[in-house]
Amino acid sequence: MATKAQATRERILDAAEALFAAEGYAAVTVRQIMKRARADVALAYYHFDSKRDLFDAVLMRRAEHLNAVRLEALDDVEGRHPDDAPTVEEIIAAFTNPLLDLLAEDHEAWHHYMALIAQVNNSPEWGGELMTRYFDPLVRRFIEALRKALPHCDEAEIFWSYHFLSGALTLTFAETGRLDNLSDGVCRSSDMASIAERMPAFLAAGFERLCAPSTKD
Amino acid sequence: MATKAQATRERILDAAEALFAAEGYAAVTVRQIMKRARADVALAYYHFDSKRDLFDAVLMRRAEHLNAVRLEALDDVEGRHPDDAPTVEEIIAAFTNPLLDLLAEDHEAWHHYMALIAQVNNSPEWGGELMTRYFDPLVRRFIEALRKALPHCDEAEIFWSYHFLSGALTLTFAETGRLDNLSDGVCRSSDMASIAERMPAFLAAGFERLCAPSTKD
DNA sequence: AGCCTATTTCAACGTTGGTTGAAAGACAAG
DNA sequence: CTTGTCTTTCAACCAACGTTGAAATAGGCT
Repeated sequence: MATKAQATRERILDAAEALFAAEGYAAVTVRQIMKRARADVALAYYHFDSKRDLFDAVLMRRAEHLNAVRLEALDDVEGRHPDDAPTVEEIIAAFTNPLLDLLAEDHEAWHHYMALIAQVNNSPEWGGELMTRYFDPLVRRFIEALRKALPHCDEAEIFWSYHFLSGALTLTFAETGRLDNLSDGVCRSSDMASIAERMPAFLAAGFERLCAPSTKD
Repeated sequence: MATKAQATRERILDAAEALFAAEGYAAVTVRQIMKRARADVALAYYHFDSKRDLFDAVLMRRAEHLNAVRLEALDDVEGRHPDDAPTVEEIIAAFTNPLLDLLAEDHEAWHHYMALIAQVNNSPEWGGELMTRYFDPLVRRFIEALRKALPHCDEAEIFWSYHFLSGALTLTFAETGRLDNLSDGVCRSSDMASIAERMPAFLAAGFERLCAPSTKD
């Protein structure tokens, strides 16, 4: 019965996730985390080896699940196209929809997680290494699907396009409040339906223009 | 001749900018900054009132210049279209080209600055407030230009599209190394010519698709 | 020269950071 | 009940944090 201790472990992860997402790794104190988790400070070092390891565990926990559901969505959309390739927009939707579903199920948890991912992705210190470690296999699979949907496209165009996608996606799901301020309430960062309607279309148009330029056949 | 002290002040700002950009506000120590600036710790509190004020000064210093050159570029492109409106791609290029020019002039400085901006923009704690404080007037002007170029477009589509642009742009100029890792060297984050060729086109396509959907007139 | 202000140095303050060792409690197995 | 293992608490260490006051220096002005 590892249940009781397992629950503590999860409470620590939840608290750490929320605080890291809100203020960033360095700004958050182990003592803050354990206060929020309603547990003794030393327990952090019993369940995890260090603050840094706790951070990695927070990242890992949901990355596995997210990668799994995204992979499933991608397989799904490819399964629906046995002969031809799916459209770019369908592929991108297979990347974003699983996330939108998770946010609909448990907004609090996944919102914190995505806010954290946005900070990691945009950090020079961590962006290169951590994002690669946790998301590379799925992203490569995703890029391969895009390559099939855009057979005349250079490698470089796909990678650059994916990079633009990655920036747009991470900022959007971070829900920083910037959009809300800028639009004076016309748009709300937390409005997932608006994202679902717009983001895949916006990004697909970018891919298609970059990969079918007038200077190429 | 305030030159000598002014030079110290600038060295502090440079050091702070580089370190904040690399590791984030909270991870950086005033002592680290002053060591890099080759000055005594206490000088930080003579030239600035607190660590937080120093951070604000770092952000402010280049924001003013960047806003100025971007405004000039926007005026320029609008001046070249006395009757019709500029294209969306031209407007976006007026937003990105000044930055590319500054990076070409002094890559080190502006690279650090943009890496810092990327972190701020993606932080829930700061993203809403600080980005608004430093960049709102210009961004609103820029959005107004886009509105003219897309007269049939809803407000919401423009704000969402700008938000996607903002995410793509900040991640791209942050040069985190993610793209380099992912593409196995096919693309380099530091390749500004590649950005100039691709980013405005990619983003303009997104705006145009979102703002001219088949479901509207 | 001496004076005045702007700048820089030095040494320290109190607090809080991550982390740890040893002891206490919980609880199943024998 | 006793033993042993997993979990939790308690108290503390020491290094490093942001910040400050007072003393030293520098450099133009009279």
